[in-house]
Amino acid sequence: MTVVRPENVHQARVLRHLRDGGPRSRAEIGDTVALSRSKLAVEIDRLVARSLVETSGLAESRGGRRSSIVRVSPQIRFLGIDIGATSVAVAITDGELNVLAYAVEAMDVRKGPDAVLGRALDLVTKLRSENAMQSLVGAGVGVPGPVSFSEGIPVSPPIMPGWNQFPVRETLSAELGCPVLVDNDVNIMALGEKHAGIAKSADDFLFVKLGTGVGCGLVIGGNLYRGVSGCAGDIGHICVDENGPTCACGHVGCLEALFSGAALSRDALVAARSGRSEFLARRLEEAGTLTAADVADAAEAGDAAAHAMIREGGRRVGLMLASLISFFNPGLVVIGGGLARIGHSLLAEIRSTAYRTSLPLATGNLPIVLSELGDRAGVIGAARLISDHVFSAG
Amino acid sequence: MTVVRPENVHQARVLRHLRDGGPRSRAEIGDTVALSRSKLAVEIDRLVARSLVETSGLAESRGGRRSSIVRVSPQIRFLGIDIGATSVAVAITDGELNVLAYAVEAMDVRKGPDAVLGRALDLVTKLRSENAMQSLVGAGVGVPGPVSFSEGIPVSPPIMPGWNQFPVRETLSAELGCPVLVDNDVNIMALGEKHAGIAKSADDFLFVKLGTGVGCGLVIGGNLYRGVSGCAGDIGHICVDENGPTCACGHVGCLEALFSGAALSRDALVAARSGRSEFLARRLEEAGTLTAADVADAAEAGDAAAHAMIREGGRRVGLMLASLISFFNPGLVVIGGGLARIGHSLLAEIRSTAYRTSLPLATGNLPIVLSELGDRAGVIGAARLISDHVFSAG
DNA sequence: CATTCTTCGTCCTGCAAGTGGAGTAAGTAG
DNA sequence: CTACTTACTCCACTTGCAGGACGAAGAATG
Repeated sequence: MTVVRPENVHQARVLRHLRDGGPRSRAEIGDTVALSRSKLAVEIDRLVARSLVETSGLAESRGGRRSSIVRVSPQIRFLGIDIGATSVAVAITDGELNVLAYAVEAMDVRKGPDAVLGRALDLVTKLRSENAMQSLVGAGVGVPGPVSFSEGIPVSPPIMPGWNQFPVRETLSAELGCPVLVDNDVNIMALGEKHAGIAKSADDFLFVKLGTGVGCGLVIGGNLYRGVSGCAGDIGHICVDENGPTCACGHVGCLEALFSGAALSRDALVAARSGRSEFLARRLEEAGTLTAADVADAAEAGDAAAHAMIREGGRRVGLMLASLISFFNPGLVVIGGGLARIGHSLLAEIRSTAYRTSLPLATGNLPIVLSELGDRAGVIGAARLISDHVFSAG
Repeated sequence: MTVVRPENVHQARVLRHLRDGGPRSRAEIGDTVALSRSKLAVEIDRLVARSLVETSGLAESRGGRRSSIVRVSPQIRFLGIDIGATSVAVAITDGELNVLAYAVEAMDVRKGPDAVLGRALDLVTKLRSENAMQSLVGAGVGVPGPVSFSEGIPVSPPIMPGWNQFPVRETLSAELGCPVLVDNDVNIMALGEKHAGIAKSADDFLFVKLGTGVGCGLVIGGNLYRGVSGCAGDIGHICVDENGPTCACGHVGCLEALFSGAALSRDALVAARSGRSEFLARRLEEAGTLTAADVADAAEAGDAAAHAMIREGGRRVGLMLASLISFFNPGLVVIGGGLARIGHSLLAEIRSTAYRTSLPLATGNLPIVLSELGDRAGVIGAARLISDHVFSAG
C-alpha cells in the first residue's frame, strides 16, 4: 500500500483547494493560499514530484505571459461506499471528487458484514474493470449505525446484527490495499451535501436523514461533530410520545417508531387492511407488499389516509426539529434520505411545524431544504471523508 | 484605555497557562508549552516588560540551582458581572481569576438597562473602593437573554423589556475604561464551570441552567458554541407538551412554562390555595408570597404535593435532556441555576429519566451532576470570558 | 571546606522556512 | 518593433527557533 500524501500543511492546503475549486493557475492559487510566489512554486513542484498534482496546458492570457494550469492529478481515484439499511451504493471519483462510476444494489444489511462487504467489493471490482481504473488512493465507507471513528468499527448498532465490533476498516483496507475510513452513513451524507450539495457554504448545519431509520448529521464549524462516543445525531430514538408505540430499541415512543420508512410501510399495511385507503389496498393486492413510496403515490393520487399519514409524520419531525433548532441554532437544515423523495407535502409540513414552534431568532434566516444530491450524497461524502484524510499533512 | 495584550501566540499560551495553572518555574512552563528554553526566556522577558507577568521569589531546589517563579502579574484585575432575571452579581478577580471581592443584590432586570447597569457599576465602585483596587484589565458581562456576541448587544430578549439593541458593551466599556465582552448568562455560567468548576476537564459538555428561566450552554471542543444567530442553547422554549399551558413567549407547552422558577412558584400558589399542600398554605400566609425555595422546603418536610411538583419537573427536564443527549452526545451534563439548590430529589428524577430514555451508547459514561460553583459560576465565567480575550494575541 | 553533581538560566551559533526583489520568459497592444 | 503586462525563477536576506556551551546556584559527599 503505497500511500502518497502531502508533506506539509501548505501542500495539503493547495491540494484541497484544487480539489474543491478545480484546476487553476499558480497565480490564482496564490491569491487564496497566503504564500509567497517562491514558496508556492517550490511546494507545487514537490506535489508534482509526488504525482499528486500536474500541470496541464496554459491558461488564457490575461494581458501578459500565459500561466500554466495546475490540477489534481487525473490518476487519482477515491472510492465511496454507502451501506444503507437496505442498499449498497458504490462510487469511484477522481481527485476532484467527481463521480466517474456509480452503482447501487438492494441489499439487506442484516445479511452480515461478510455478505454485504463482499457484495460491495464485487461492485467495486465491476466498476473498476468497466472503467479501466488505476489503483485507489483511499476509500470512505458509511454504515447505518454508530461507529467508533478512530477504530473504524461499528459499536452496538441496533439494526446491524453481526456487525458489532466487526473490523470494517481493517478488512476493507486489507482487501483494497489503500487507507479506509468508516463513519456513520448519516455523517457521510452530511459531508456530501457540504462538499457538493446545497450545504456548500454552510458552516453550521444539520443534515436530517429520513429513511428506513431516522438520523442526523451535525456539521459544526465546517467539520463533522461526532460526539464523545461517536453517536451524536442519533435522533431516531428520541422519545416524542410517551404513549407511543414500542420501538425496536425497546423504548417507547421513539421518533423512528412513529415516522420512518419502516413505520410508514407498517402504517400503510394497516390502512390498506382496515379499508381506510382503497389506493393502498389495491397496491397491496398488486404487489403483495407496501413501501413508503406507495404511500407517496397514494397521497399524490389524493388518498386521504396516505395524506394524513404524511402530514402527521411531517408534524412529528417538524416538532422535534424545532427542538434541535432552538438548541443548536444552525444556519441550515437539509432533509435527505429515502423519505425526502415523498415530495413537497412532507417538507411543507415539516417546515410549517418547525417554523411555528421555534423562536423567531433561531428561524429568522434559517432555510429548511431538501437534499440536492439524493442517493449520491452518501458516496460523495464518503469520498470526501477519505480525501480529507489523504489530502492532509502526514 | 491602555490595553496591554500579549504580542504573539506564545505569549498568549504562557499567560493562559499561568492563569489556569498558577505560578510556576520557567522549566515547568517549558514542559507544557512546547518551546525551547531560549525562546521561552525571551517571551517571558517580554511579558515581564509588558507588566503582564512577573517573577516572584525562588522555588524550592530540586537538587540544583533554584528556579525563579513566574506568575501572572498580581496587579491584574478582571471584572465579572452576572445580570440575572432577578439579581445582579459582581466580582473582581485577580489575573488567575480568583475572586477577590464579590457582591450580589436582588434586582429586577425589567427595570431596564440604565437602572440595572447603573446599579452594577455602583457595586463595582463599592468593591473597588473597599479593596483599594487598581485599574481593570477587562470586564465580562452576562445578561439573561440572547446576545449578539460580536456587537455586545441583546437581541430581542423576551424577559428584558427595554434592553433590545441596547449597546451594553459600548456603554460599559466607556464607563469602565476597559475592554468589555457581553454574552448570554447561561454561556458564562458554562464557562465558569469549565474554568473552575466541575467541568474543568470536559471538552464537550452541556450546562443546563434551571432558574427563573431555563437555558443551556454548549461547550464544544473546549469552546462555547453560540450558534449562527447567537441563540444556541435556548431550550426554555422547546415545546414539550402540545397540550400544555401557554408560555409568556406566546407558544404552547414550553418547558419553561411547565418547569422553571417562575412556573414552580405559580404552581405552589395554586397548591397552597387549593388546599393540596398545608405546608405551602402556611408559608403563603406567613410570607405573603411563595418561591421555588418554599417548594423545596415543603418537599424536604415531606409535603406530598411539593414532592410531586418536583418529581414532575425533574421528569420533564430529564425527558428533554434525554433528547439533547441523544442528539449531542456530550461527555458531561452540569445542572446549575437557582433550582439546582432544590436538592437531590430533583437531580435524582432528572437522572433517572434521562438515563432511562436515552440510548446506552450515549449515556454509558455520561455523568449528570450539579454545578460546583453555584451562584459564582456566572461571575467567574464572565471573568474567564474577558480574560480569554485579553490573554490572546493581538 | 573542597569537590562533584544537578538543575537553572543565558548567550550564541546554526539551521530551516519563507519573504520579496531582481531578473527572465512569454504574452498583448499599438 | 517598442512599450507594457503578466508569469515564473533565482537568490539574498530576514525571521524564528532549536539546541549546545557555559556560567550561576544550590545539594550531596567526603
